[in-house]
Amino acid sequence: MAETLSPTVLTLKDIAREAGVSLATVDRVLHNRPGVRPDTVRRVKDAIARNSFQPHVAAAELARGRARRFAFVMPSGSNPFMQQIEAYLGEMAGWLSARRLNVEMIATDVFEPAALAASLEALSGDYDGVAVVALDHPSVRAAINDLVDAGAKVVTLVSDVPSSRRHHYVGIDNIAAGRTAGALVGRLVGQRSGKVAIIAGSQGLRDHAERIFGFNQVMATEFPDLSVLPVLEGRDEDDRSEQLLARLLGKHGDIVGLYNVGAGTQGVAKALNDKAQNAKASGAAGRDKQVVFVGHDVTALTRRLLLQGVMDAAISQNPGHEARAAVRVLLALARGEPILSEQEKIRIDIVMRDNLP
Amino acid sequence: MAETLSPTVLTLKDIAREAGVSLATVDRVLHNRPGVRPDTVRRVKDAIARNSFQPHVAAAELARGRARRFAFVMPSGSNPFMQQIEAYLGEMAGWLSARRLNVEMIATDVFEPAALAASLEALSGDYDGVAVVALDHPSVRAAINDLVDAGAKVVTLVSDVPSSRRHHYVGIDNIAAGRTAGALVGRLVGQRSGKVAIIAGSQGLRDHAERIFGFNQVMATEFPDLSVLPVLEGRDEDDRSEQLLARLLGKHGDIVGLYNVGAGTQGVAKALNDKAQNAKASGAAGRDKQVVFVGHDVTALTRRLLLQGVMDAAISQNPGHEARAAVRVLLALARGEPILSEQEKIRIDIVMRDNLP
DNA sequence: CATCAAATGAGTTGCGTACCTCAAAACACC
DNA sequence: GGTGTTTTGAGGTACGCAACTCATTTGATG
Repeated sequence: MAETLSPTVLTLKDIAREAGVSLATVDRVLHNRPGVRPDTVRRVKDAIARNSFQPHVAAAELARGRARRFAFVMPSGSNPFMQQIEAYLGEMAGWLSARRLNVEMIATDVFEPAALAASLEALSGDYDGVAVVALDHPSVRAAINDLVDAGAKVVTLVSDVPSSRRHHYVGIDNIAAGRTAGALVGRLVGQRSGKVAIIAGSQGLRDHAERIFGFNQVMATEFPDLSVLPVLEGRDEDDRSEQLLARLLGKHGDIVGLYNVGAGTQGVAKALNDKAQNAKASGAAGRDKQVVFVGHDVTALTRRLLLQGVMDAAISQNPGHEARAAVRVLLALARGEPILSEQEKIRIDIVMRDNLP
Repeated sequence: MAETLSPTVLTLKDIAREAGVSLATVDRVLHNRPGVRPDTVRRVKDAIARNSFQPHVAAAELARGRARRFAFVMPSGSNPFMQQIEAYLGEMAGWLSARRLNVEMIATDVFEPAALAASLEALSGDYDGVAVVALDHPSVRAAINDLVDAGAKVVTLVSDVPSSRRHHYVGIDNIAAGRTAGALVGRLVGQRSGKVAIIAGSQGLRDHAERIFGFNQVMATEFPDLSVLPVLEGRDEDDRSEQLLARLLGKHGDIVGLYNVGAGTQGVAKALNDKAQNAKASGAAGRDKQVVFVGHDVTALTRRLLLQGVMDAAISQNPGHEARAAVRVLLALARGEPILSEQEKIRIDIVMRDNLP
């Protein structure tokens, strides 16, 4: 009826006795320090495995003495998503200090490869771990690899650099996110046929490009009645996005769906609202006439738009989860603990009005 | 440019010096032990606050010596959702033992108030924390309160007993979950009008009742073209669910939506498939003729149904997250640490084919 | 002022590990 | 067998706190 999930754990001393060696030797094996004969190493490792020994996290942490330093390298500027990550890290202040973890935020222009690489290089040697919202560029890749070589644990956040030797990526699969957006637009449009617009920050950004790719994939294979218009590039700016979209809506009267890949949501919403006003003025109305609008991220603005019914769904990667996962992964890496991959995996959340967090 | 989120933290000794008292007195204040004048208490607390002192978790954990014991009281039987929770706890085994946490699973008939209450009473005094999938019943409530009085930290899991003095609830808002299901069915049905069926385990279960309530709320206010049929009670059994649903589908030819509130998914899917076969045989076909099917939880079965297109969306509460959150909350409560409420909040996930985890 | 209880100081021990030193032992090589 | 090198043992200290004991001081009360 009762089943225990955690076997009793021995201490270092017990292992030393088991293996017939001294504490010092076990310690050497445990930390891969030199000066132990291969044969002895095996004996010790056997004893460790046999007893499924695990160092007591608390004792280890206490014994090492010094605090750990982590750096979060994030975009400068007023990106609300990044601000949320910062805010959640702030909320963790107590948790962090109780574990003697120092987390520092470093703002830099992540869209400028040279600047980002320089920021990263400057960290070398001073930090136990670095989380970075990275641009995928050769010099950035090199900077990441240098950090790794210097002994730091490196985690990419939100946007990955798969070709680097970073230890972990904390973020979503953007192709799947785009597919999800596509499926939502397609299904919510229903039986209507017509055109679908896409507005992104820039197709040069890896995450945006991947989302568009996934979106088009689903559109092409599953919703043949919908035709996708060429992508508008709004540079994540409100004004520009509004103008581009307004013009497009004017040109094509039969737009039934809209996918906003990045930011600039304020402008997108404005253009959509203006169109709705015109439609109402000219007599057409009702749910059937509305444009299905799917975007990304839950912010104060998108929350309002969802509640008003202007926006139909937001694809979201929980920024709080990302912040905490990045810290936990860095900590686990630094401690040499395994990562709870299931826990640290970032999910693609579909947020509609009724499951707003 | 760089901003530190974690101020340097002092030790107990520093606080004692600051407050002009001895270590022993700080210790007394810190642990609410008697024998300190109110005035002195304030002086010490001021010093603690002034320096934002926090005991080093590792040191505290190490000093207390003994391991902590947690119990998970879960339904007996083969509920896949509960099995997943168990599996995720198993995955955490290393994490748990590195922290000297003992987690025991205790199976009991949670639908039998007396049995559940007895199981809970039996734990009194032996455990530092208890997580329980609870039935809301007076005797269960009393048992929970007794546990709390005995000094254990109690967390309700999945299903809450709000009237008890449990310390925390780890689970979703089931009314909001029902609303979300309603919005999905309504939106995915599109312009069609017709009837919507609901099949639940039992309306006596608190979570099921709440979901149905939320679902009907949305249906009534937002989708007047859809009429909701009386709730079928399938007792979460496959056969019974299939029979009930098959009969209903036969009786009403214009069913366009279906909400499965609990389990019994296998049977529900079978009944739906049979209907689809018949429809195809009689010439009608295409997406328009399909019944929109929304259910709960991502299991091996629902995953398959989503991929096949039989099921359109699953409302899910991440069982892995629930398991880990329950452990973390119990641990934080036992340590007297604050709970990261944002982290431990369970979200209502909408899972469709393209964002399957 | 004496008496007693309450408040406080001072100190000890132990938790399990990391990290260090120094000496002893084992081994390899000529 | 002697030399030099590698491997191992033994032991110590420190980490920051919990939990405890016992002596001492303070304050109130009669």
